[in-house]
Amino acid sequence: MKLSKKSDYALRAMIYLSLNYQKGALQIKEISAKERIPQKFLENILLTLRKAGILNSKMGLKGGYELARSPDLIILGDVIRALDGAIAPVNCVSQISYKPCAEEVNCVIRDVMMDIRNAITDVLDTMTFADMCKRAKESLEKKESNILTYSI
Amino acid sequence: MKLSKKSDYALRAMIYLSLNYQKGALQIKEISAKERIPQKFLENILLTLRKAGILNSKMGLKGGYELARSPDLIILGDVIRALDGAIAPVNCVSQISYKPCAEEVNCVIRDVMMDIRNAITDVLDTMTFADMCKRAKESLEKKESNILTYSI
DNA sequence: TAGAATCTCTACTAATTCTATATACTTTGT
DNA sequence: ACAAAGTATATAGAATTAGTAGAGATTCTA
Repeated sequence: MKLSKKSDYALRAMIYLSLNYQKGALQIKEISAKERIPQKFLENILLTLRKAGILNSKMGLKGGYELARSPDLIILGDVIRALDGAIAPVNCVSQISYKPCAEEVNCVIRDVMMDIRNAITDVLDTMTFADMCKRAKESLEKKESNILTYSI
Repeated sequence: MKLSKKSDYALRAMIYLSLNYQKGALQIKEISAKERIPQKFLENILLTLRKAGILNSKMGLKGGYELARSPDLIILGDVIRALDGAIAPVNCVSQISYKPCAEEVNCVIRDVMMDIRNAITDVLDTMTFADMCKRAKESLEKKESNILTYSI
């Protein structure tokens, strides 16, 4: 039930891009440095996100990546599906890579896995990157006020 | 976010053992044949479940495995944790294999992953094998009544 | 218009994890 | 005694994941 490194990096990069949405295209180099993601690996990840229609890119000098639409219109589920494929714990309950299971008709495990899939997508498909930005800023403020408190 | 084959087999074996709880110890051979699980693989799985205190075993001739306690006292989460370890999508939100993440203090991904972990464990840690048996029987009845309907 | 900076594409390698099997050992019933 | 069961550990093979390499295409700017 693990989140892949790829998706983890992708989420971080997406949050970074969302926080800087107004600044236009950012370069891979910058994102990779700030988020400490191996650059070559990140290149592949961002390319995948572009092909999925989540990012736009500009080639050449002064090129870079930016969100294809505003952060409140991109959900976490889109990103994870683009990179890792199905979110469902088993294919027999997957929307995007459905394959019937051996037991087919009366498989009780299927029911439970369906519940789990729905619980996960409830989170990932309602949470937008705008929400993530909001949380990030709140958490940063909280941190700063703590520092202030401690330094008194 | 995938359920491993190991856990899948384990759940099936556990359901089989739960459905036959009153019959005493069952042999690996029987479970493996009925659930179509490679026997040697199943041996390892059941051994792990025994070490986790979920199953009891009897060695020697007429030996076998049985539930260590009644099916309504065993939750799915126990079984999956015994075989696959942490259920959490990332270690920084795991109960059993917690490791702080790099970003530590204000990591927003952590919050989301915590939500997901909780959503998953809500399902896995409330569902018992008694529940699974009930569902299995219901689904079987439904199937039989369908067969009846179709044969009319 | 040359050239540097940037994204694109494909292939490849290395590391890890998952799935399954092998083999020798221990215990128990008859 | 011996056959039938579980125990224990190691290992092999396959699949997936993580990361790297390198040549190519595009664009800005001097």
